[in-house]
Amino acid sequence: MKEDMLRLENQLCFPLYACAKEVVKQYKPYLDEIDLTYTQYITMMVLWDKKSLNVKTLGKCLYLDSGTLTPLLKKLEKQGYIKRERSVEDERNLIVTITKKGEELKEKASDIPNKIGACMKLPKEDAKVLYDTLYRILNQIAD
Amino acid sequence: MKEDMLRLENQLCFPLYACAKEVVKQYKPYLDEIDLTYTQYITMMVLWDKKSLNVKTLGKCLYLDSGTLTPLLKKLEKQGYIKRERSVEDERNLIVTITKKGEELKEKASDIPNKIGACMKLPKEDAKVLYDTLYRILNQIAD
DNA sequence: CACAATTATATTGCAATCAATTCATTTAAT
DNA sequence: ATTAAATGAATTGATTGCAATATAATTGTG
Repeated sequence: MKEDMLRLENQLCFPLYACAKEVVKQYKPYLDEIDLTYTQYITMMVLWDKKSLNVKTLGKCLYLDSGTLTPLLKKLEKQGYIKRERSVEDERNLIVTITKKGEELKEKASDIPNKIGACMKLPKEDAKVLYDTLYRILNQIAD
Repeated sequence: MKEDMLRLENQLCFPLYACAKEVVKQYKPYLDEIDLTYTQYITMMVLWDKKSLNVKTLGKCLYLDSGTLTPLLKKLEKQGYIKRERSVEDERNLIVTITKKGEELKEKASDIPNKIGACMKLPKEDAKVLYDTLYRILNQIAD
């Protein structure tokens, strides 16, 4: 019965792939209000927390590479939410730093997690199990 | 402590998003061998099962719309794995049908699920819980 | 010091994705 | 029967994402 393995319903990856897309899609109306895309939003989330870090480190946090981050960061810079400047100690490093305007954006975003939580309606227990399992897989794959 | 909600570590969506990407990435070397992308692969999976269906139905199976599917299906057609033809009864419907070559491709793909399973190393119990939770979320969101 | 290897970012090209719009066909309403 | 509404695909434009390559700066070795 090897054929059964190639049915969509028997894949673990597919619901993972589809669910991630659909959940990200739920953010859109809320993110539209503050003119951010999902990727820009999670980037800002790291910066609200860390204030300043280089592209390499940011990429590790977000599982994204410079090919994705470079244009995205340039856009955030143009919007005035971040500064991009080469490190003085090591000019290979580009340091990304949040601006005052970037900090202020956090206020406007503060309700988003609740709004998303409301539409996911997953019991706290189950959410925790899901969270742990996802990170377990993520760490296992770890490059 | 509303600020804590906006930390990456407190998000459920982020590990979902990152994990999906990383797992899909695991498929690449195997899919490269048969010259398919992940999206083309799951499309073929539906067709290996259903043989023939219209774009609308296919899109519902895969959580994808015609904007993504149209160019993808044209590529699969060019590769000779599928046929695309308008329905005679209702010409609005484009019927996608698997070809002999498409059926044969299944043989070459038959080992992929095992290979991915091997590198995910998730206990069967946990995999089932994850699977169920993801579909629960997916159905809840359901358009 | 010179040169090779490494590291960090940027660039390019291609596939995927979605939103919004357009186009053609079918169905429904009067 | 004509027109309006709906349905299904295709198209367009913007963003994301990755792989591969390029460029520049730094480090290590002799």
